[in-house]
Amino acid sequence: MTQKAPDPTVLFELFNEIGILSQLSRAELEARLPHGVGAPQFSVLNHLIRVQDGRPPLALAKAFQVPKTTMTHTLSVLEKLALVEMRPNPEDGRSKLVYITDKGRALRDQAILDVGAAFAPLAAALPAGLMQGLIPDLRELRKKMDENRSA
Amino acid sequence: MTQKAPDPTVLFELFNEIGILSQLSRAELEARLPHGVGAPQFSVLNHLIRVQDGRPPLALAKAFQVPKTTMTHTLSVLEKLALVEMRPNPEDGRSKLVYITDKGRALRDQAILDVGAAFAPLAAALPAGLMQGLIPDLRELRKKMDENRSA
DNA sequence: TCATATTAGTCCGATATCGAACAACTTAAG
DNA sequence: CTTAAGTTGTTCGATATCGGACTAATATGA
Repeated sequence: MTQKAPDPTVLFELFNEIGILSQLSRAELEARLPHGVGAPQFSVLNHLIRVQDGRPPLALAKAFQVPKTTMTHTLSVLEKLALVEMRPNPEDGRSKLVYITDKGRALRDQAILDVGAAFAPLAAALPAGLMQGLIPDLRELRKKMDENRSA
Repeated sequence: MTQKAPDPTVLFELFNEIGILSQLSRAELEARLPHGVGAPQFSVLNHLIRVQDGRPPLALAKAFQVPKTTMTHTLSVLEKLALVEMRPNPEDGRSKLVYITDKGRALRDQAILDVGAAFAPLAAALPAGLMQGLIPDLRELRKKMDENRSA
C-alpha cells in the first residue's frame, strides 16, 4: 500500500531542530567534562550507574544502539583513564564485563552537578514544563522510528 | 543570583531522546543518499537551494553553527563530486563563493523524494500533528540554548 | 603610507562513528 | 565427539567534527 508522504518541510524542519539541539547539548556537556572524556564516555558511565554494572560491551552497544566497534572504542578510552574496569566474563570466554570504578563514579557525579548548574539559567528562561512536556512525544517518535527501522 | 538547577533526570532524558533521534534520522537520510554523500553534504545542498546560493563558506558555517574547518571539509567533498562549484569572490580576494551545480540540484531533489517516501509509514503510525507540534517547542528550546551559549 | 589587527580559508592532529574482515570462543547438529 | 554455525570483541580504513596553527588578503589607525 502506498502511504501519503509526509510534508517534507515539516520533516526536515523537525529533524533539523533535533540535530542542532543534539549538537548544542553535546557541546554543553563536553565543556563540563575533564580533558579526554567526551559525551560518549559520560553516557556510558551514566548508564553503568543508572541501569547496571558488570555487563558485557555488546549489551552496552545495544542499549545505545551503536555498532559494537563504536562501543569498543568508547570503552577503551574509559579504561585507559581508569574510569571503568574490564574483567573476564566467567560464564563466557569470548566476553568481558564492564565495571565502573570509584574514579568513574566520582567523575559522573560531579558532571551531573556541573551540568545541572549550567542549565539552571536555561530552565528559568523557558516556560515551566516545556522540557518535561517534550519527552513523551519525542519518545513516541523515537520508538516508531526504531520499529520502522528494524522492519 | 543562584538559580534552582533543573531536575537532572528530566534534563538527561530529554537530551538522550534528542541524541538518539538525531542519530536515527541521520541514518535514515544517509541510507537514501549515493555513496560518498553524507548527511552534512545533503544539508548544505539543501541549504543552498532553500536559502541562498553564491555565498562564502563562512556564511554556511555560521548558518549551521559548525566551525569553519568542518565546512571546509564538507565543501571539499561536495566539490570533488561536482555537486557544488567554488568561484572566487570578486569583492574579497580572501573569500570564495559556493554555487550548487545541476548535478547537486538533481541529487537533492531525488533525496527529498526518497526520504519523504521512506517516512510515509512512520507518519501514518504517529498521531496526526505530532511532528508538526513538536517544532515550536524545540525551536524555542534551541533558541534559548543559543542565547545561553553566547552569554 | 606602513604597521598592526582582523578576517577567510586551509592544513594538521585528535577523537568519534561505523562497516568489513578477522580471531577466539561457544553452541547446535549430526 | 566433531564439524558447522553463530556470537563476542578487536582491528582497520573511511568519513565527520573540531581546536590550533598557518597563509593570504583586507581593514584600521597612527
